[in-house]
Amino acid sequence: MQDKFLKPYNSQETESKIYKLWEDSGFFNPDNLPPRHKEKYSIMLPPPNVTGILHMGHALTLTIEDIMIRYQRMRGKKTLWVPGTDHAAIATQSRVEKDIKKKEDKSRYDLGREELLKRIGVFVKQSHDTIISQSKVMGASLDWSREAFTMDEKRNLAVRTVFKKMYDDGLIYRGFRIVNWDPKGQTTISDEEIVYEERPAKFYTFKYSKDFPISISTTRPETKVGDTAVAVHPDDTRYQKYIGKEYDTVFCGVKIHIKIIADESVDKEFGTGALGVTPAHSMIDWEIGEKNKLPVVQVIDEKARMMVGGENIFGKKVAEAREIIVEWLKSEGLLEKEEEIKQNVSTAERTGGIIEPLPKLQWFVAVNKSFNIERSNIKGVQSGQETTLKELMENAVKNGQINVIPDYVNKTYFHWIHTLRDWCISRQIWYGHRIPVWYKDKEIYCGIEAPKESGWTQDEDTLDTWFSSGLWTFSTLGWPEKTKDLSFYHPTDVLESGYDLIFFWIARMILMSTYVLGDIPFKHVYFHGMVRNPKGQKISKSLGDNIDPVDISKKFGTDALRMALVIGNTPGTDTRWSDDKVKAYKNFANKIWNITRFILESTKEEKYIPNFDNFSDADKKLIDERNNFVADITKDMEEFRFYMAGEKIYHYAWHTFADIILEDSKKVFVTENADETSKTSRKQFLLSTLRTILIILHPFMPFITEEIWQSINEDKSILMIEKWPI
RNA sequence: GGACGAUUAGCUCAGUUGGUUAGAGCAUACGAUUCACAUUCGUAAGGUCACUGGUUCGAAUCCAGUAUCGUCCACCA
Repeated sequence: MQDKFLKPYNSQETESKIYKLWEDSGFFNPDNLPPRHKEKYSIMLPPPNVTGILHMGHALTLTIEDIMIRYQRMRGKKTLWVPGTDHAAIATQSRVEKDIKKKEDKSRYDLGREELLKRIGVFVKQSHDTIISQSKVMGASLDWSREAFTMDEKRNLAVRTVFKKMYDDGLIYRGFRIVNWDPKGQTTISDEEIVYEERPAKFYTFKYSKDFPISISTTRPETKVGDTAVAVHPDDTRYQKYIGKEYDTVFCGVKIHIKIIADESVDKEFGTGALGVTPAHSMIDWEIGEKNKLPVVQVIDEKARMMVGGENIFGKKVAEAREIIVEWLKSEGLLEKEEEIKQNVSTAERTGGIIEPLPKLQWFVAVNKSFNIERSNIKGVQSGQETTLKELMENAVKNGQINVIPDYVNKTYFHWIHTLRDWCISRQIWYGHRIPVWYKDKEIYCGIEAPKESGWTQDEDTLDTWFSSGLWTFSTLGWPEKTKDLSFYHPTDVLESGYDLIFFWIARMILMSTYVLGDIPFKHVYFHGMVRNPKGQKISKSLGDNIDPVDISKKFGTDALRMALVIGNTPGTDTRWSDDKVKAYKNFANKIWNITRFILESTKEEKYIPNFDNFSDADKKLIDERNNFVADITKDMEEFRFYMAGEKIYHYAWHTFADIILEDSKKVFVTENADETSKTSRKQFLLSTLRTILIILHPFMPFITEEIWQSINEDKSILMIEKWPI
């Protein structure tokens, strides 16, 4: 027996050494696996944003996926797990901009496009390296030889190719429409990037002028200088006589022309039952305006300042203009009511800026537009059939081709698809994939490469970061090239992530894969719960309760950390972080260590005999129990119940094997009248059961199990690719 | 406003889809132990499975309703 077993298990000394052993073996790369690994099994790691360091959520993803991969590898699958990072356009750029603002008091416009991108490049490199080393600490058996980045050359080619294809199919269009404008980040954002904050607000009721017949209500009087209509419900008897009439009036010094229109969407009961329509600055008003062909008058600019009116309001920020206009309403005697209400304010997820809806010329993906799909493996959609992106997204899940765990989440998914609007994909930031469109006079050219002749200027905008993330399952495998990897490993087997990414990412991957390849991107979606702080709150930078997985690993060992993350974490349900839990699993690691020590001490010269069959009746019974136990664990693993398998292994190893069987063995070994046959039988049973425990525990606690395996086996076998029992 | 989820031991959570006496970890109490264990082992205490009704031979589990908490979506202007 080696001396190290005389001391408690030391994770720090072990882990980096073992990780190196695995890396050197080459078995992270499926190409190097022995011939018994035939059937493919693939997972694409959700690429972490290159905005900083990994947190517990990433640690959890790495753990669960590593468990899946290690299990399948031991079962004989040819396992591919691809790592990568996401350029996270807005998140990364705003992060770097903030740093520069703080340190040098300069804006991106002071630096210019080229210089800013250079600075971002440096930041991204650092962030990337940190992320990689953290992932290795977690024990992740990722194939580093296939690492990808959402903005490297291959992925950029994939992005341009898809853009062109969608453009040619008429699914990407450029349109003048109302968009979510973030005045702080100076860019548009998608509907999904909005977060709502509840704030108190005032709800004002007033008339535009003394001679105007109808009162209206709003929380934003400053936008009313851009009104072009008042809408009432067609059945509203109070206002029917005005429908169709037009009025010229002056509102706070600004001439406005108002048409009274009838629209079903107006709620008779709300406010005065009459709605001042501002097509340029409200999503709903824009839609009413489109239906009724109303003129669009923009009164607020990109910096959220007033762009009309006299000195009193011109150039003022919207909040200031609001107060000034309310004062004006009061002084004119036009204000009829002022109520305190709660309002949901839309803010930009990344910058916190208050969203200003603005009409702008932008690029969109049309989700409801029909096109002919060339080739389809999607159930319910035939090759050559006319379909829409929405239909593809719906069918892939509806017909069970993609299995969602937990299954109730697909209700949320369908609901989201149902309300989905065209996706605004152009961003006015500099870090990201440049839109592959060029302009020359009134001509437009969309291509994978720039046009050869001179005189063309490329579109200034970049793409929503999720456009490239949406291609992740196949862009990582080399698409648009027809690679062997692509045909062998796609569709992938599992997509595992937090449920917060369902719309941003999961849905977009389904959209892209079904559209581009006519195939699903993955067979199963596994949503883990979010890791929360001990009080059950979301862990956030603002609370300052970030926990670095690397610190925990140093203190308790990665194996303990992994167990603490997985056990008790059921799909879709959040879990609370607690150091006590990790401590308990650190003790468990030590227990496994001591079990080994005891067995080595009590078997001594007895060597493990692989196909030993001269077991005593008592041991035969224990073997039956053990086999049942392993079968049970295997079933749990197959059915994605890792949280349960982990706990059962813990329980079997500690409270059945150690507490009962090892205690009982002491009697067997000590009793003088016990015959040699039953002693040998018991020794062989202990040696083989230790091996079994190491194997099935390996996906969960890879380091300590491999370390022990290396110590008890004289052949140079590696536990990571050992055969799973059964 | 809509959808979804949760409610089980002091705390954090399981309960594999209807089947004996409802489980684990941590915490608690008592005892043992230097004989593998920077301890560990044993024993105990602790539950009206949110509430009300229903289906069933049988319900923590299925159905209907109520309450509380949480998440997501919509955004009433």
